[in-house]
Amino acid sequence: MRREFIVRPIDGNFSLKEHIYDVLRDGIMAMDIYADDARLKLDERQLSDQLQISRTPIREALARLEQEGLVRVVPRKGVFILRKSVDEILEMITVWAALESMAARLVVERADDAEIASLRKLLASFGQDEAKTHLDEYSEANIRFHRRILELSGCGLLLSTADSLFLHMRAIRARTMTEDDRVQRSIVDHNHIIEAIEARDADLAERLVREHTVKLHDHVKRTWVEPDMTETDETPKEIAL
Amino acid sequence: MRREFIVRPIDGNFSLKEHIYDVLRDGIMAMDIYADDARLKLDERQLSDQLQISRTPIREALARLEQEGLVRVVPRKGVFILRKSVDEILEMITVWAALESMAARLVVERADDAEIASLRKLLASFGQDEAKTHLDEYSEANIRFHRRILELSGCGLLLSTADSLFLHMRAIRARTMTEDDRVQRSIVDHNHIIEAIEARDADLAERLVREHTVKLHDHVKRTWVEPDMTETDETPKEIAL
DNA sequence: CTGTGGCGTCTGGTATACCAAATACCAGAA
DNA sequence: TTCTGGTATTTGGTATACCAGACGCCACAG
Repeated sequence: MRREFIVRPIDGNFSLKEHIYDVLRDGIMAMDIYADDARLKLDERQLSDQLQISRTPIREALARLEQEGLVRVVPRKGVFILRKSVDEILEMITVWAALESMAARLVVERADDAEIASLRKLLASFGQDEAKTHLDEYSEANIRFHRRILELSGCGLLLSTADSLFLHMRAIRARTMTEDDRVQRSIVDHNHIIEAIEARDADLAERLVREHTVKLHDHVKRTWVEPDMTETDETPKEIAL
Repeated sequence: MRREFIVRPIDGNFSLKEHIYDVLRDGIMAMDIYADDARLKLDERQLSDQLQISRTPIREALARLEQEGLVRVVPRKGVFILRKSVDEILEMITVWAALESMAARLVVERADDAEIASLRKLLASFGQDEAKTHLDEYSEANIRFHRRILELSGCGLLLSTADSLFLHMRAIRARTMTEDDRVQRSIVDHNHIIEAIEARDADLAERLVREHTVKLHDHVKRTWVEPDMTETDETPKEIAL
């Protein structure tokens, strides 16, 4: 037993606005905002009633969500959950491609062999057979793979910038048609990317990552279906809290 | 005279928080936050007195500034203007390189000849002779050139993401030693970039942009001088309002 | 001289009240 | 019925009051 009396400092960041922000963000991400009958309007007072706190921290959380592009607050109209247009999504993918291709280059330059090996292990954990059957699980593994590249780049800003994009990307999966062999081809791409990194070929790794993301870009562009806009925002489907 | 009575809709976005945000941001950007005697602490109540408005819109503006990384608000301590560390600046340059090199590629693919010509004109407006004498003016022209590439990419998100980086980049100029021939070499680089774009060589344009930005990265890394941290934040140098 | 504890003050966090614009609704006139 | 105008309601924006933690100061005990 140690002689000193040691306590770890408590986390003083338990502010309401922080908590509310998480709650609202998770709530928005959990609902299918592209569903035709989705309720896209939020109400500050209603939320303050449900959460039993005042409007102030809610407004701060909403302001933050607005800056991240998840909601739009219109004076004297209301707060609305934003649907991304195809064009916006395509732009996000473009920026993502820029970030991750640069990350791949940095990985080649800075990551050690053990880290690169971890990348391969991440991919190997999901074989081709399972991939076809569990699309959702593959999607998560897919994101983890790409995120890992950004992590290994050693550039935190590269990662955090991309993270703010990933936030918006999860919701689009339901809106893009799935093509039979896309998962297969995706896994092949990933293998090629790892091989280029293992070979320490920065130019090739960068190119492969970029081209891989461009494929997603074109795929979304090709198969995106616009949500039905006939219904507005008055249907009683609540955001899950 | 037209028969109808027509008025243009007034801009209803004149909210205080928006205005305060601009004021505070400009104020922060205008001061040399790396000066040894810079006052880095802000006070909500003091600001509300000076600006003759309540704390609420000020808090919203500060919250937004915090998310953009310009200030840090510490509960029960105060609001502090953030100094960027070298590492953070280097990461910003890295992300910038990623964004602009992708932009250069898109310019080659999507911009028409007239737009590319406008890019060259932008550069030509600043000859080499003047460049050496007016460093500040060149820096602005320099930023305009790079920003124009992002504009011509046609990807708004690429531009806006980079803009949030440029915000932080202006302040570092005073902290990096100037080297005699850096401006000269920079202009040469820019010429090469334009030539590659004019030749519609996407790979080359991307590489040149990236390498150009990497030069800045290395230059900052080499010549950055840490500010004197002996003084804290109690010296009476006010943020300009 | 030392350090301990009380206490006033400063500061951001939260709650609450009020405002003005947008909107919905309804009654009365044509 | 249809149009008009007033009015109640909704909603985000702003102002203000109060809270509790952090901090500095100082008297007082050891």
